[in-house]
Amino acid sequence: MSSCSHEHDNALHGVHDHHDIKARLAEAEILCTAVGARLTPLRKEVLELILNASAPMGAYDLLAKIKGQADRPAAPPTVYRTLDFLLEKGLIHRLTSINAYIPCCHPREGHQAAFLICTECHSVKEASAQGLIQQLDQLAASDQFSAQHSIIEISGKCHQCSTHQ
Amino acid sequence: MSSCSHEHDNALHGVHDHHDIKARLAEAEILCTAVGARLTPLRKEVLELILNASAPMGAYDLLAKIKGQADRPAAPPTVYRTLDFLLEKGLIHRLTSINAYIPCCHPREGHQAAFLICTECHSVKEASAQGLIQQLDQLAASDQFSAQHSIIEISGKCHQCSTHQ
DNA sequence: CTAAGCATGTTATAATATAACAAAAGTGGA
DNA sequence: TCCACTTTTGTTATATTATAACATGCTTAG
Repeated sequence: MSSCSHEHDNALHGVHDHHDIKARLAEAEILCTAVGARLTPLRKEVLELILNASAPMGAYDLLAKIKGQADRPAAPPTVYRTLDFLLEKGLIHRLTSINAYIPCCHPREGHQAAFLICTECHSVKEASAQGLIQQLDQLAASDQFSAQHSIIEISGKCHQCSTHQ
Repeated sequence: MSSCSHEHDNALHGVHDHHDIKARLAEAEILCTAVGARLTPLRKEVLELILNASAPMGAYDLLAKIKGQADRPAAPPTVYRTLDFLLEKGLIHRLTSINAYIPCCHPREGHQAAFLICTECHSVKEASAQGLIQQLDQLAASDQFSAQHSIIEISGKCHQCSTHQ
């Protein structure tokens, strides 16, 4: 069901590979059905916008797109509620450091990942980062802290942007 | 100069230990002088508010306090500029996930850390987390990514709050 | 003393997010 | 089918977080 089949502990994935968006949408449908959730037209539309983007999208970017393309009324709550749903189902991630949203490379509920965010070209790579998650768990455990959600975001310049000056 | 002297790779520190705030302020003075920066009355006042707090403070919390206690005019830029200064000098940290600010346990420019944030009592612990930082560097390096700033924040329940239900 | 740079004051507004309630659409049982 | 119930979406208003732009005042080196 995953959009790639090779080994990928700590493997990095560009989140905006556009090679098979239909498949990713179909995958989302199946995942929703499996957990008894409804991927309504609105939700699908927003997910599609996020998948088709080439950079993280802000809530108000999405709002503008929805208003522009659909004959649907839309206000901030429209977007935020939909994002909440997609986040909850693990279909997208929120980049806290830039208040923006990206597709998840390996959708499943509760999935956590680390992100490399290029401040220049705004490309984002997602790392499963098992080792990191493990260290985090260990850190939390050392304080008997019961972790609910972790954020790992690295900002900097991607290879392209740092070499092409 | 540090507020504690023992070994602490990965050691956890409650960021709001109030045991010696005067010393921490003095330390800040020295650090600023060392880098040719001025810890002006306003900056000192804000740092002191953050040190004296018992939980992360938002920009507007600080604004209210400043207005309430000082005979100083204050508007949002007053606070945000001051926070920028303190962040830059490594005297405080920003918790991106909750838009709030806490003192740094081991002030020095460029310092990065991981945080355990209790969603119940709002206590925060800071971990130097050398192992984590190393793994992050490694992750970035594996993609020839040139990292500038990293965020590691874990939300959950601290030991107290999870046992006292 | 004064020019330059740094720090702060001030007004306005941008950007992000949520509260609260109303309407409509889907769902399951009588 | 029809009704009660739940979920989803619409709508209006407002809260929260952050910055732009320019004016004024303070500090310090020469």
